[in-house]
Amino acid sequence: MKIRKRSDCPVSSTLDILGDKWSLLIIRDIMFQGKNTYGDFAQSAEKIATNILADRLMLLDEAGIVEKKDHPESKAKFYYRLTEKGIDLMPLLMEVILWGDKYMDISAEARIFARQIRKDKGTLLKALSVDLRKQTTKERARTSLPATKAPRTRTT
Amino acid sequence: MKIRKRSDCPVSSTLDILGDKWSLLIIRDIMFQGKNTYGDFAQSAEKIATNILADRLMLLDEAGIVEKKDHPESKAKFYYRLTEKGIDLMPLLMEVILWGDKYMDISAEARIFARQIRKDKGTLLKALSVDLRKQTTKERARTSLPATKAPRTRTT
DNA sequence: AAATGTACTTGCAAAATGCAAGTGAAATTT
DNA sequence: AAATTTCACTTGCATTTTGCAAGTACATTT
Repeated sequence: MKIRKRSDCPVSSTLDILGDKWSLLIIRDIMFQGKNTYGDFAQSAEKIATNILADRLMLLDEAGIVEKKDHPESKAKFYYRLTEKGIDLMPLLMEVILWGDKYMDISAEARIFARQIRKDKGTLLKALSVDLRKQTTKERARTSLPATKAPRTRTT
Repeated sequence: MKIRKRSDCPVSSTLDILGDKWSLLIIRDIMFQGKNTYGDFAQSAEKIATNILADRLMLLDEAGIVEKKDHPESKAKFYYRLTEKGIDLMPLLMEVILWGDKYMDISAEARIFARQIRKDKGTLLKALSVDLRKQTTKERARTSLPATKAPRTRTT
């Protein structure tokens, strides 16, 4: 599985990696949905085929956008997280959400999240970025957001 | 050629239309390169296959992102331009360029353009948008930009 | 120890992409 | 005005990617 670079244009080069229907959805899941495992991604509404999911996770890992770690709570799972390179895709994803909010038929939840982005993109960006950089699951009691599912935090 | 909506998520819905390796390159060509015809697009560095080009132009037209008009100077050509919906993709494209600039190996020209975006995104956005809204070729003596090729303007 | 959960892998059909050549109308050259 | 070239596609076919269903292997739960 090799990626060929079509030109030295930044748009083209970025699309060489992210220009498909699935990669950005995995990134969205980690970035905004608090998802971190293969099973989490497989369960998303878009129903990605498992072979494609495995392939994209490998490609995103190779591209240095996600990294695969041992799961902190179970040896049966792996824990996928965004690298700094991955976290840096947040402004791009936010613009995708804003455009989608303006022109596509989307859920009420998503509209609320889009409104938050529109209201104060910088603050939201910073808050979410900080959160994504936290290493452990326990730490990640994340910023409360309408469209974001917080991973359950053990209070016991 | 039908597009199926995978979910009511704005990221997913946007990718249903733009999630491939070519669509955003056509938009880039119109938006930043002053290109407007099938022949222009076919000549870009990435060398899109002509059947894919025809297909994508059709899809982008159907999606209301580009519109196909008679060429103002030749009956042999058609003139493709961005609609407001297409022009609204500029912030997204700019973020793609910024991320590509940070992480990909790109041309010096492109780096200069990225620096302009980083320096004053809002102003650049406004200037380019105004320019893209101009109807005729003659009007479009566009804002001088390093990474942008201005269409030749008849001074005769 | 058997059943279930988790992360994949495999095989194959269907769809998308890529390449080369062809078509027809308009513009240009001779 | 006939021939050539330009332009915007279209067509046929090989290759690649995607999508679906089933299977595998290891870990955890019962």
